[in-house]
Amino acid sequence: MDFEIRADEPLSLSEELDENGFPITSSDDDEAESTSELRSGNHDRPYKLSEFASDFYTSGSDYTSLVRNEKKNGLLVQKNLLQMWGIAKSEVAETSESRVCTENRKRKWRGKEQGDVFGLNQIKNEKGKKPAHVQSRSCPFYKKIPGTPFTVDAFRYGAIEGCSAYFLTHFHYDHYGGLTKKWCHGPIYCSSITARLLKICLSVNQSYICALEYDKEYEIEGIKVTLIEANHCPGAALIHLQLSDGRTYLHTGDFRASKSMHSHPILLNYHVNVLYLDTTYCNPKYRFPSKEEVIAFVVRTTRKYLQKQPKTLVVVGAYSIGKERVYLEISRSLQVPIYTNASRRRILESFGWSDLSSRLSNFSHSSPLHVLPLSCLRIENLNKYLATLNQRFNAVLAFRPTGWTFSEATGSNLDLIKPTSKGNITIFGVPYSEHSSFNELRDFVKFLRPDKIIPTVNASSLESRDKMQSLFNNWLKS
DNA sequence: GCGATCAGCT
DNA sequence: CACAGCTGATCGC
Repeated sequence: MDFEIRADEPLSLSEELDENGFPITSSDDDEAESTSELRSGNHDRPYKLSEFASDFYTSGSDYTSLVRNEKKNGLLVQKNLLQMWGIAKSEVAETSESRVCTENRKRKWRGKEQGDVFGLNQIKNEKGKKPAHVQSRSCPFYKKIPGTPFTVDAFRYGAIEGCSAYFLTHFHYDHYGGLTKKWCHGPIYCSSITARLLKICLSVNQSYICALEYDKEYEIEGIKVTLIEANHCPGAALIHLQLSDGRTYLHTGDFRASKSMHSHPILLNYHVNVLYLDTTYCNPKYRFPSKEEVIAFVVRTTRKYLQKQPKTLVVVGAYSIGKERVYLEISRSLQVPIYTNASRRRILESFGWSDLSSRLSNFSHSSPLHVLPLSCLRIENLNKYLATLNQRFNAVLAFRPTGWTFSEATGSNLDLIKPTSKGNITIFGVPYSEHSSFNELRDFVKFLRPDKIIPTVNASSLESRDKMQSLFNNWLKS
């Protein structure tokens, strides 16, 4: 594979930046448009069922999660969750719950058609126009690194002019979106965990994947590159770049700033000219506790419930990757294995963390600690789930860990959190965040003292950009 | 028929 | 709301 950049191609991707870190030549309108397009969500799926099935054969761990699909010549496909729990049959999911869900969807869809006979045509027309529109969709400026042939987390724009190295900060959908097994636009640089996930989950051609170790300096296209652990999800990295002309950039990807970063040799020893910053919670109202405090609360609460009701099933919700420490700490302190389905188990095992791997169990009845997709943590779902476990448990205690789960009222006193509960099902939303809180963000910026900051989140509206910029100016004033 | 992408939703 | 997706429908090959 030849990734050489042709000599006549421009090396610089972006225009010069103004004092606020925005390109001088791009008008706010244009930029807002392209950014809102980006954020309006065009999503691909991380897994394709048929692919999963074929992968599954080679992974060889849990065939009970596969089901024959007669419509596909008896090919094995991954069961859906209700099927896995034995609630739904393989052909048509006809439980009351699943029927209700499908019917709701159908009704909404029908409602649209009935309400507006021309609605469908309009949709079609819009869709018909879409290709041209889609083609015009271009990579937002903040994903391009000026003075380099690099882009960051920009895979949904096809080949990007002038880009000969595509960086991926971490394996979350909104960052790798657009990456498929057909990727052929250039080398992808990422951490080794992210690299493994690209291979096993997306079947990206290995010849395009370039794994980099943390804290090791590489020279890529004449630029010195170092990845730093981002304290986000497994494999997440900050990208530190030193151009040959002396300019230094730091792209945080998604990260949770911490005091320990303040003593990282690279962050300590280089002045950063431009900081591309994860500004997810860049608002003083976001003041959630540390991960450790939240984990302590989760463990404490689990102990309390188990004491009251020893046959309690503890459930932790999680997306594809992230939040591992929540269930890892429950597992450690209660001395119980972690059950999760084969798909997630394969992903968790790919991290190569022996402590986590050794705690994973493939038998749901043997462990009182289960990890389920966040979307499953609803009262009715958990009730049905409980019923599939044959009286092994008689209550469910579930945790949804997300940064959005916080309220001004509870503040830092986690014990004030009120769960939603019905019957023997209890669900706690806990403010376990893998993004920086407002204060952590402020402290990080005050420590780093960059010349310019480019927000990479909440940057689509002029108001929020202005708001953030004035915060930055304040932080850097003294 | 299949994978990629879309709108709508949480 | 956003997070980081999930689902069914539709499009392109």
